[in-house]
Amino acid sequence: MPAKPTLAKLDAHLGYWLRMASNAVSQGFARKVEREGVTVAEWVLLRALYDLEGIAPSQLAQDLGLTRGAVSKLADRLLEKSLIERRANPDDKRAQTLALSVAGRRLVPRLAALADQNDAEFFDALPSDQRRTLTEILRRIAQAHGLTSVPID
Amino acid sequence: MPAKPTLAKLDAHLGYWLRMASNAVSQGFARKVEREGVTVAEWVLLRALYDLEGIAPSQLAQDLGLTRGAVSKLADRLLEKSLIERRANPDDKRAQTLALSVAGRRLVPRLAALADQNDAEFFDALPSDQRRTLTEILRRIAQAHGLTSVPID
DNA sequence: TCGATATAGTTTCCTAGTCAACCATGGAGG
DNA sequence: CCTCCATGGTTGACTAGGAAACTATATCGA
Repeated sequence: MPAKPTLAKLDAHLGYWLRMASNAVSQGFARKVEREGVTVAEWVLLRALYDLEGIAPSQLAQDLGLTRGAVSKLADRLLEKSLIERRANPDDKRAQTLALSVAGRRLVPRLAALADQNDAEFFDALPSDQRRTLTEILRRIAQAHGLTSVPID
Repeated sequence: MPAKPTLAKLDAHLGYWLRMASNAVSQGFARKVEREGVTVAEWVLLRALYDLEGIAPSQLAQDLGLTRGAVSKLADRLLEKSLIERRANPDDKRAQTLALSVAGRRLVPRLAALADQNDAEFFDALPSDQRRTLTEILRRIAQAHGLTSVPID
């Protein structure tokens, strides 16, 4: 039997728990929004577009901390579902601009309600000061890691 | 122009920030461990096996909050890399048991060091009381959401 | 004993996301 | 002009994971 040094426990790593918790919350939300025929990632994009009328995909990627590739594929699917529109830019033939369709605009508030509900389920048990601390910490981490401009503020 | 009710801001949702932060941390860690030829998911499984000598995949799935399918695929890849071994159970021909290979056992401590380092990079800036709060909150969320037995404790 | 059911793992199909290669098109400088 | 490079978007290959169908083995009840 080879030597077996004792290591810092896996669950001592915050990153580990962050991953766990995030998965759990996202999954809970996923189950809720799927009733509206939409995924979590799609919701995030739709929600951003709700406030940012006619934004460029690359800008959206930057704001949401995704790659352009990810946004491109996501947009494809939302287009398929007729929830957004893709418009050409006459000044620059490379560029586009994304915007909600009428159906998309109608859907977002319903999804927002589900988001509220999900947040409540997971976090309402926490004392409000802990909740504030959590928000603060997560924001700082995200911000520190290149999420330059916060999407909606 | 259709009506446009004002919604709770997207970044008001804790789940949103949780997702962001988790992605950022995992990604940072991913870059580190890839130098050792391993992914984050693989690390998690290896680390669990380090303490749980010869465990069944389904048990592992339960402990880590994954599906059996996920573990199955992960195990395939780790087997390919000769970091774990799959042993048959003589009493029950359906069952198996997973364990680290010698190489795997040698690798884990190096990965653990990287995990420590990554955690430090992301969380050392926080005051220690906030760090404790964060841990506590995340654990509670994970626990509340079906992660029955904590893997290593 | 035999059929029904439960359990362990695997496989397939889907979303999600990265990275890197690959078009286009746009804008310089020569 | 034309070339060279930068920029916007897309695509393909890959990891990651869930859900559900499937296979093989176990076990239980009549």
